[in-house]
Amino acid sequence: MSGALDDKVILLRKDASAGRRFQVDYSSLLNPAQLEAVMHDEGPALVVAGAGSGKTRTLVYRVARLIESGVAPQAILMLTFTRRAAQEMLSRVERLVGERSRSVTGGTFHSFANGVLRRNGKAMGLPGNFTILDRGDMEDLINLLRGQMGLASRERRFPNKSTLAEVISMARNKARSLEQELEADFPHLLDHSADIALLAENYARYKRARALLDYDDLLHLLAELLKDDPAVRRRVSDFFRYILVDEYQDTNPIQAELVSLLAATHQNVMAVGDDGQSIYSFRGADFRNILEFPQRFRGARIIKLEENYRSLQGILNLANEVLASAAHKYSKTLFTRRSGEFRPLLVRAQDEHMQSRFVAQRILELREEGVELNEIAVLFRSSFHSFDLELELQRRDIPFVKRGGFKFVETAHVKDVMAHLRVAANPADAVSWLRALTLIHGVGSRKGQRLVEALARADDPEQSLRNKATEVAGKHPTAAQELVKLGALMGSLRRNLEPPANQVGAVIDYYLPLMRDAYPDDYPRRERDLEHFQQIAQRYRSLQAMLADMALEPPSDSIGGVLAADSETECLTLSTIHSAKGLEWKVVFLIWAADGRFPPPQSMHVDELEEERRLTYVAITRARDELYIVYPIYVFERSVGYTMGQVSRFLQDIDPHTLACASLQEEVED
DNA sequence: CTTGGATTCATTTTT
DNA sequence: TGAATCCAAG
Repeated sequence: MSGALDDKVILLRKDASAGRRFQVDYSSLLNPAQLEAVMHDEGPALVVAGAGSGKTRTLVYRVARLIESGVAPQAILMLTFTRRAAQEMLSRVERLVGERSRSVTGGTFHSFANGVLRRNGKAMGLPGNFTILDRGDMEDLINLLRGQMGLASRERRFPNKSTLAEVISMARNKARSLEQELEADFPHLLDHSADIALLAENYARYKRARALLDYDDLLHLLAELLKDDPAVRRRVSDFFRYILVDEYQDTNPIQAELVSLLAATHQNVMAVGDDGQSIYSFRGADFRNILEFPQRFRGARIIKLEENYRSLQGILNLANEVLASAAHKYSKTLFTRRSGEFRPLLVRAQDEHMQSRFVAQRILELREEGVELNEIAVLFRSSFHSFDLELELQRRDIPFVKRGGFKFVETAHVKDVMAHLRVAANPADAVSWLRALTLIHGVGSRKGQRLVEALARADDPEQSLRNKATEVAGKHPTAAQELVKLGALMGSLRRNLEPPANQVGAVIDYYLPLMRDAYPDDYPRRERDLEHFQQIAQRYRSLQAMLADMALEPPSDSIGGVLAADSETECLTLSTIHSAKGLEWKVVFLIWAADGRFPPPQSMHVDELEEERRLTYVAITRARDELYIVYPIYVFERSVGYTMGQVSRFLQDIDPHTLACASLQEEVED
């Protein structure tokens, strides 16, 4: 300001103009490793990013940088774990470079596959109105076929639908034959292998005939399309010149193959991941994908992000120690420059209820200290672990949302409504027809199945239903009436002029009386869910898009809690560790850190234990400032009664300098 | 054939 | 505790 008379020399930097090439000053906003990733141009790259190391930030800046460098936004494809993650990234990119970024394509592998197949599936005989089967639908269909094939009533018990779905799906996700899959993971079912193979064949044929795709089909058919049709492959690959894959450690072999196919013409793949956070092997994910990335993509550049911007060192020390004994290859040690002291606290409670009371009490204290509820989360291994806590929170009027676990689209009444909508969108969808029909009193599985056969062939479902109604009118007048009503509903839905919310409304009007009949005890609660469903429907302009989303990206709120998920009310978060992936909070509680709950009894084998260890690591690294780990000593087991519980094996021998211990005591009145 | 009651069963994580 | 399966009555 002053000193105008000083004869001061101002240095002109050599690179001034080069530095101004970008609006965003990347070099001052990023650390060297992040900058390297952001400035990486062509060719494959693997970013190994520890928890909280600014992974998302790096991806966001790289997308911004590409756009600023003149890459067309629509040439960028971001494959992330959830569509929410993709959207969050895009909105952050938008803040940097403006709305150009909106035409970036992003989503899960499944939703991306859905889009490509809807547009390009015709060539391989796949109609554009195919229906996506979620796991429940898959099981229903398998069960139907299992019954038809006479496998259900055998002397030797044939595996149930969920086991069968598991075997069939796993084999496909891991790109193995059924036989190999059975040998590897289900040796006790090998006796049934011929029948299972037959069932799997029937299942595949049935789906093909009715334009039904399960989750695995989405990926497989896309891979098939890209492999078998060089023209499509070239077109798609040329179109998406830059591919970014988030959470690469959680991809399965098919997804890794898809990435290769998509990058066929240019090899411009940046994969980001953390082998220490691979927690989805039960879904076929294989963390060897990330270890083998350099072999799959020759000449891949490897960049490691080790500096942590999230957690206090005390929390990182515990995370490092938990992971230290894991067998993983890209070893890294998290460190931070954040100042502040905190030592994670291990709290021993007498029983589950004391655990809940401690958590609730500490949360209230935190609120007194000025910590918002939004900044606090309670994590647990399995969804049901929070039941007791939920009651305690309700009692104390602490609002919360629960993520993970049983979702509201999985409830019977929502599925019922969806079945009607799906039939309207794809009349060949026999699974949904059957569901809708058997809701009618007087129509069971037999009549239903016969009707379904007729309906799948008929051009005019309304007419067929009316015919059937006159047929049964003598014996079942009420059933006949219902069939006519259902026909009328279908007629109006298929004329398809209404926005989805109205169509949902029409189905609900038809369905409510049936539901009241079926659930006399708790139909009011279910009615509220359906209202919520109708609200969700208002976000969509096409029924097709809504139905695809319900299978691929269902609304994340679980049932039971407050349904106002998007409302502004401040809320505590309860979440499974899996659903907490990629998120962070100021204060984190981990409950049920007891051996036998975490890790659960069915995950006591070596490989699974490794994954449970990584899961512990993920849980710990969600916390920024404070971390409380709680476990009860007396655990009630249905079969044995109360037993003595021990702290989770992953936390057993931790140095007390890293993890402080405390136990709870009742206040004594004097 | 359908339905509803009785009995048995096994209880993780999710696109 | 709730869901899946079995069984017998209508």
